[in-house]
Amino acid sequence: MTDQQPTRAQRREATAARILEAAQEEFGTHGDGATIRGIARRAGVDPSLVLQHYGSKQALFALAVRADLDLDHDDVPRHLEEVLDVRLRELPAPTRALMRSMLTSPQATEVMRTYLQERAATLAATMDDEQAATRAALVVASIMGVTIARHFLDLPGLADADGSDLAELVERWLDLAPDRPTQVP
Amino acid sequence: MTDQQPTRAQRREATAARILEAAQEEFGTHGDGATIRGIARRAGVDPSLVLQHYGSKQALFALAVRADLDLDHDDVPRHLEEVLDVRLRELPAPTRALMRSMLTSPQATEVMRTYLQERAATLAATMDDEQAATRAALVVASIMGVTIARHFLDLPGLADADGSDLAELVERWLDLAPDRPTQVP
DNA sequence: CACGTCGCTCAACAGATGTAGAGTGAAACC
DNA sequence: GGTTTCACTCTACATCTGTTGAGCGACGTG
Repeated sequence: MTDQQPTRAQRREATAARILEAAQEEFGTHGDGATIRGIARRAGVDPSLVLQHYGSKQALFALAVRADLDLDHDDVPRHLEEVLDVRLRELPAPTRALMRSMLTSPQATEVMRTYLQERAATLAATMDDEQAATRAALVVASIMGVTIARHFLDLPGLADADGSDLAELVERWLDLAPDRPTQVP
Repeated sequence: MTDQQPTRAQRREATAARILEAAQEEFGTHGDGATIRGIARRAGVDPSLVLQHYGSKQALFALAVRADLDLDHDDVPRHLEEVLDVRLRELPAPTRALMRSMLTSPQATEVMRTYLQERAATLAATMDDEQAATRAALVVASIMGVTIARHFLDLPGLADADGSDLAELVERWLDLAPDRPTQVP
């Protein structure tokens, strides 16, 4: 409705977006082992066009992987909601791309570490424990583990669990740790 | 001392073992993207010999990845000890190979799921909760998450934490869940 | 309507990869 | 000691990869 006849630049931008989406999907499925040709095929485009738009596979990968982490969230419950994906049963493509590659691509590893680090830091700020940093890291690492088990391993008991039930359980469970008094001499 | 002069078959078996170790190391570093040539180089051997011994990359990968999971362990604390690696700072090579590849290789995914499933089942058997299955899955998934964060992401707060401190903290933390009364209407 | 711009495809290359088969030299055996 | 076995290496091949540069044809402009 804004433009009945899309201009040339608009078309170009549109295919660029289509390529990026295809890349996120492919990286989310095959990790960093995804191929330019596979991405091009999915986008319905010639492989060389992919590079004309994004320069190199590396650059495209970096873009696909950093895409949706810049949003800032502050509280754990919201993080839980996102990552445990209460309503949807599938993670957003960029997140899938990042997590799928985080063990095989140093680039993705770095992005993931930074992300978790930030999350842990904001979480630790809400604790006054001496071991706050470690405990916060424990929490975010656990959430990551549950996400992996649920969305990538299809672990029975998580994959088939109802999203809201799961979120409630996890939240209740994670809430416990901070309040528990140390029971060690 | 058993044999001062190793026989031909013994030598062959020895190089086979050396190749397998090299494979675990390579798969543990590069995931399923590791190459036959890389494995051969690490073993100090011709690439084609690798295939003469193990048939195909697939077969070798399967072997490298299944290697040390057949050991049966029964209790969570021992599992924790293993996986959080109290004394050592590095996971055993086969475990590294499995975890590194579990997000990019369907084969490794399957092995990991089965493994976690078994662990969760034996853990769930010790609970009498209605949500036992889900809670047990939650626990094993969390342990996996912590292991990944510690050994693959080098997440600060976990990677630099002392092993025994960490194990104690995790154990105490995980112990809480089962005993906690439901605080939801 | 003619022309130039440019989004896109075609064709090609150099390198790496898994894998197969021939060849080689030393160990095992008679 | 001569011959055979066999653990191992060499060479080769087909395929797939990322990446490049030339070319084409439709769109926008005069």
